[in-house]
Amino acid sequence: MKPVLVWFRQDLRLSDNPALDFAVKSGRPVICLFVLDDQSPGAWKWGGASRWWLHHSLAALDKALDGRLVLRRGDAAKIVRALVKEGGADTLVWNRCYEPFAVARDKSLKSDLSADGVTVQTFNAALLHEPWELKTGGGTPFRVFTPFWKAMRAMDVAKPLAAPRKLDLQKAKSEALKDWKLLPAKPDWAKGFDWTPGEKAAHAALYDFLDDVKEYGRARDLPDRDGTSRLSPHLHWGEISPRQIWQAVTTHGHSGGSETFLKELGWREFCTQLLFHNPTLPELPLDKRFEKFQWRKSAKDFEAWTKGKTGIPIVDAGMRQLWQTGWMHNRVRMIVASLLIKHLGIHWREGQAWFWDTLVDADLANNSANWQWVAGCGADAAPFFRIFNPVLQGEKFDPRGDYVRRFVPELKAVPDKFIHKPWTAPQPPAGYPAPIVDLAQGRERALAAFQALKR
DNA sequence: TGAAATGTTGGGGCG
DNA sequence: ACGCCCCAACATTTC
Repeated sequence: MKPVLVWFRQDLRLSDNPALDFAVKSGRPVICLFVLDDQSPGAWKWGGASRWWLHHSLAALDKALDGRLVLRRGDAAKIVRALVKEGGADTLVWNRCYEPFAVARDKSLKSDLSADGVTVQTFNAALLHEPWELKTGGGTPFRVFTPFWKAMRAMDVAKPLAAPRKLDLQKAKSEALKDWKLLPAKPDWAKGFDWTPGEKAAHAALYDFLDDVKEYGRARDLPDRDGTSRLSPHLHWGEISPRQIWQAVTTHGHSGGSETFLKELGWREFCTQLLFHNPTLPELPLDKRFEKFQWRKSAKDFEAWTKGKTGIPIVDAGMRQLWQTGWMHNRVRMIVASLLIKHLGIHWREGQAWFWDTLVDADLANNSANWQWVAGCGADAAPFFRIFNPVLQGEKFDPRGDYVRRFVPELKAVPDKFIHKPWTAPQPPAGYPAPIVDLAQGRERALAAFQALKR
């Protein structure tokens, strides 16, 4: 019996995995493959934090597959074709990716292999609805979230598939995961990461979150609280599917919190379809006027931002949380992004690149769509003049300064009253920098630059 | 999923 | 009792 080759990509799970399910139900032996591809043209090479996650997630998947996951490195299309031959497979299946370079790669691989007489089948494992499914009345893709969400909310969501009960796995030569050197060595900047990658941990995170989902509407905005789901990296690597999350949340009982959370899954789908329909989203502003925007170049300011040494407490806390844990609370992501783009006038792509490298949940669609959203040049974006004041944001969402003190120990002794603006304290804390930008001046400079653009 | 500037209103202190 | 001013509190406009 000829085996079926399952090419794993961003679907590192056994349950609700339609490609794997199809292969198993064929009743034939299955070869499971993952390819580390750092060379396909146009591909965004995984960042450091993503690699850390990928290492552990592959280890978990391999364990679930009784150590029979086949690992190969190189040009993905070439390797897949080679393994089809080598394993004697006449059928190849995978779950679809939606990044433009992946779509192009997969499309040509499918047509090549089909021409060779190999059956190729692809499935949807990553989304509630395909990016081409939801259209406006005019038949075009949505560019505004609210009507998109209304249309999406009205759709039925498919029920998730169970994990295969029995796997008949065929072996093939595999590289050793440790040889891929996906983990940082010296220095080991990931030692503070508090994450457990893998399918099991993803479901544990979901069930933890279900206890709190009622409070999500309020709690998700408070960075010191554990009010968010923390599912994003699991979702990115497909250790859990949005269908599974959707079903769990909708059957868990209705509340305002669950509706707000489902809407976040909606934003994820919105971003994915934006990138799918706008392949240049990671590089070019959707709003063409911004192509002429005069961005400031300042390696010094950018470095202060990345290191969490801007002298603005909520920003520094966020940037240090990112560096230490590979993740940043979403409210704080908006604040740090706003400071970089607006007050410092630095190009959103620089911030995007930093997030791409340091976030464990780095996702091309979400990352680029949301940076453009903050910059005001994206689809349905925040207007450029909507500028966050990090002092007010801090006072509003971290009123006691607990979040700030957790990540910026220099500020431990600063009284609550000054915790978000220590430069105004009678005794400014030693060892903590003065703000690298005057917030009022930064705001004015940003507004002036925006005015110049409109002219 | 803003913030600041500007405008309006109404209660209270006070001559 | 009345007008005047001050200034919160809230609303609206502007960036």
